[in-house]
Amino acid sequence: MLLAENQEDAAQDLALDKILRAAEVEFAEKGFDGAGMKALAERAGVSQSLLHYHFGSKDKLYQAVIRQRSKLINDARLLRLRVIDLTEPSALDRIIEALFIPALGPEGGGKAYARIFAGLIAGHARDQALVRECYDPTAKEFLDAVEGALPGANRAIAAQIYQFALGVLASVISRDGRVERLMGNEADKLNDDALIRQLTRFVVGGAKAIADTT
Amino acid sequence: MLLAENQEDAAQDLALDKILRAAEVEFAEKGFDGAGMKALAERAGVSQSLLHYHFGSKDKLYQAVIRQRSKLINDARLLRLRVIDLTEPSALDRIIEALFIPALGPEGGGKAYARIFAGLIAGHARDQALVRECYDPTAKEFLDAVEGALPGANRAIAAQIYQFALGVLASVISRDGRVERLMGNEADKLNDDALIRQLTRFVVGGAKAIADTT
DNA sequence: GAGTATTGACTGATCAATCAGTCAGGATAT
DNA sequence: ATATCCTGACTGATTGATCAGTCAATACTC
Repeated sequence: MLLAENQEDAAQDLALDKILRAAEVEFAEKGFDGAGMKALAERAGVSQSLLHYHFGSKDKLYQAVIRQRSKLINDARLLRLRVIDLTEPSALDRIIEALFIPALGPEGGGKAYARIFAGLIAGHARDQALVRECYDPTAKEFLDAVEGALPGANRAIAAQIYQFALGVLASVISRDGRVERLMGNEADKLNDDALIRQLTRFVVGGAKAIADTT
Repeated sequence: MLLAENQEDAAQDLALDKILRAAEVEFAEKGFDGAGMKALAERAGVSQSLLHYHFGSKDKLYQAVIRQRSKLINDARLLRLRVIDLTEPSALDRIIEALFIPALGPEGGGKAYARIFAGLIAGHARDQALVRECYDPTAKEFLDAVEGALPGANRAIAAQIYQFALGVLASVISRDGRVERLMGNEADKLNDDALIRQLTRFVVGGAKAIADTT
């Protein structure tokens, strides 16, 4: 615990981490109810009992996955957010980027956690308290920033923009080729950077449209 | 089945409709895996066997719920979409309204189906084929409309806008007071009409921002 | 430093509960 | 009397969770 706290790449061979990694994938693919402790244990290469030994219950394991990942994402978000000069013209663009990039980058855990995140947006009753705990504090900082960077935005509008932005993010995260399918032949033209640029442009454009005419 | 096809308000006393209504609520609250056939039958006030008698399996029942509701929504959407004059300046606004209003109005089935819809956006493997069947044809008409109404939009951009719009819609649909919580004291100011207006303004603003600079 | 107690990590066997689904037969209307 | 609607009783499989107990390593005692 003293050194080597590199949680991501350097694969900790501790069983506890193997479980967390496997759980993230399993919950992402099947959802909370769809995921099975047996299948999860097999994926992690440990006995099913060990899951309960370390985490107590399925619920607690689920919460542990989300707490860990959301911390990584939020830290990266705040790191980007807090260096933004709110007076410069492109401040809003940088705020939105600070919201999106960590979720889509390596801190976001790739497709795996992305699915879970998209599920959280759907807002089932089970997740409500957890979302409140893990995401609300960071969200409030973003609201402050949006309020400061966007002329004509009060707290209510900032909150709306924030939620809209998360919805757009979720829609992108959980795409399984639907965009490409609907686009037809001109697919594959958007890599991750271009996608983030397009995402940001969309949200910023929408945000300004809301703030202008109210 | 011959007359009285008013599926919504005039409560059909047929068991089949009671099941469909109960299933919509149950699937919305618990998700597909979380919902149980026994609980579902109790909610509908019929025996569990009747579910299998009418629908064969849990999967088929789930599909029936989505097929019925998506048909209502899509019909209402196309009804609005097809009367839009794509040459008038506010065409894009009306297209987006045609996408949103049916999903949030009475045809949309209220909160119940809304949750299911938000879940579909999350895009789990199970739902992929069903989404393709129920929503893709209507989606393509919307893509055509967006492409026609928004100068500078090709098929790829139209598809992006469409998916972003669905994400924004999902984020609004499944909110359980999070916006109000983040807003602070100035809550309750947005009723449904105002929400739709804000939604539309946001998406149209974002769409134009994307189409402009590409 | 040999022997012993204690702890933490881990597993196999097993639990009651719940799951979706089946089936024979009752009810009812035509 | 035939077909449709509907139910209660039931089944095998799977669920999350519990428990007794193994094993290795550390700490403590004399």
